[in-house]
Amino acid sequence: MKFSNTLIPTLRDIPANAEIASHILLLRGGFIRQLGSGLYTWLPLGVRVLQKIERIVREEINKTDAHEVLMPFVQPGELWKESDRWEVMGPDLLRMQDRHENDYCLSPTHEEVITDLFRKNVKSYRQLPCTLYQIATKFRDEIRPRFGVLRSREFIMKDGYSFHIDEKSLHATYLAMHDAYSSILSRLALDFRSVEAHGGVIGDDENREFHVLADTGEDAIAYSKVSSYASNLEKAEAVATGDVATASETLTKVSTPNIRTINGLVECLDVPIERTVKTLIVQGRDSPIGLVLRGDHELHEIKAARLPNVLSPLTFTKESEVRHHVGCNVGSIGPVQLQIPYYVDRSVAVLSDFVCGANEDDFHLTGVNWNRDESLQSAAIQDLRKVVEGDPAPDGSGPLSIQRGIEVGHIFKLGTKYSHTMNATVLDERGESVNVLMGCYGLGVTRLAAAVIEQKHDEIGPLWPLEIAPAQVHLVALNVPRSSEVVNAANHVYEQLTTQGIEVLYDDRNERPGVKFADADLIGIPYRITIGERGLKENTVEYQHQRELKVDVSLDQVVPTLLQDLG
RNA sequence: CGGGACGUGGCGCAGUUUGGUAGCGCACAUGACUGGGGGUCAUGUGGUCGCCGGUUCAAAUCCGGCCGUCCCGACCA
Repeated sequence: MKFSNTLIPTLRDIPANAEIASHILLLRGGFIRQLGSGLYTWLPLGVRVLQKIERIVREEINKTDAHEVLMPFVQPGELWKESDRWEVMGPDLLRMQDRHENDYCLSPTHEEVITDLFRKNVKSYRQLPCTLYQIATKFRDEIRPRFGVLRSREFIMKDGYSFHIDEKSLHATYLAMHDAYSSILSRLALDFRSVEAHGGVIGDDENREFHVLADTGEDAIAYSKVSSYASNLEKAEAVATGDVATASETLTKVSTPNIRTINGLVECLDVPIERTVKTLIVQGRDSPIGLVLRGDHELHEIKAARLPNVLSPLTFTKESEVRHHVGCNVGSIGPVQLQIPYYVDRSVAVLSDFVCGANEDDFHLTGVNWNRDESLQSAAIQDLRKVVEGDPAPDGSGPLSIQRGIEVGHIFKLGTKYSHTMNATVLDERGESVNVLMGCYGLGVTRLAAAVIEQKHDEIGPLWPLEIAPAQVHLVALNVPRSSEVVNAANHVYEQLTTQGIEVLYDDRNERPGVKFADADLIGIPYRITIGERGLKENTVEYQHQRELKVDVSLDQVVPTLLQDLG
């Protein structure tokens, strides 16, 4: 590929609309251009990166005996009504009508179409298991597209779907996909974690998200450094370790005038925040419900909203109503003799000699102990809080670390969710009609391209891993066309490389060296060969690998050297 | 959708407060010089200032409406 006849519109300035590394560098390096909100054109270099990611995806997915199909992007609304998702999906689903005023939508995912394909064409358990996938364009009318191609509305995704006669078979494919995804992300040289997560609108059975660790990720991931435990923070279980210490203090009611916050309480009574307890009041089905947490912990609203009798979505009770039910202001509530039902976080349940509100304005209790001062039912002990850095991992492997991650993949066991609503059945070995079990497996291709840059870049440009770089080597000819020696040498190297099947971007433009170097940095191809008059006097060229290697190599040795390094 | 910001040649921006005939840098074209990290000089091309309406002798600037884009939140590959 010659630079002079392709389109690589690099940018000197940082585009005004771009904030994060991947967005800035994809724009500046001439990989993408924005068309509209959440809509991007992939330019020649960008397409090469995508194609290479797709090639890796195909290789690894094909190994699982999955087979590639290609389904329509525009889909009949009828199918979506059948699965009930015409309503459930909400405005994310871009709907439209054709000239006959029939409903259609742009596909955000393909469960309906694949299930329809399956039910019309597969009738016997003997044809199972069966896994089909595609690499195709999706459209989700995101509430807020952002970060360039990391959260765009139109994007390319690998989506796979498997069909099974029993759970054992489904589980085998689910594990195979887990392995395949791990292989793909490893080949992309990414630091990633497979994490526990919520299923969202697709299905809430067993599922696993794949996250590329990066500070710009939209999710927080809690993981163990020594085991494979990892969980999306929105799901991560908070556990409490240790037994309850024996009570050593006596229950005392102390005056705490005007103290309404935990920080104020800590200061006023000079107690460690870990020994303080706060009580939040939320709306319940029959009456308000108290949620008792340690002072330094944060309520996990999703967990709380799922508790029996708690209203979802979680709603805090108004202060005036709190006084009506509890008899004091929100800064003095505590579990001891609380007049409404309450739940206690696991970390609070193991506390002894703690401090909490006295359910009376301007008073708190110190030296509080469960069962001596207030009975604690085991059913009331629940996981209510967000995990924090250093919490014990639920698998007992040690402290948790928390990092942000970019969700690039998600695998689910769907069970019969779609086969039931859409009546996808096969005959089993007894001749009875049964709903098939399904799994689905998504992997964001365009998002991966951005995620790679988020993890692999420095101040001056992307550092593409060799397997997905837009080319393997960037050949820079300096001072063309003035120096015929340089032109001849560069042309010769270009031909040699091309003959060897090496992918090369050949900068044959009549540009100043500085321009060529700057562009090469912005493009980020891992190997670079620079040919200039200065080196040619000694019959050498410059050979470079990313930022860590830069040596002079003799002209006739440079191609063999590169071939050797490429393996 | 709630909160915030922005919209002026291809890109990045100034000008808007205080209305008066649209400017800078880069890019682009031509020429000269230069030639290993976005070089210099000269000449030149390119904008109905997001759109519609209003106020005014006069609107990029003031007023109203609309559209678009970005950032923070709820949602997701």
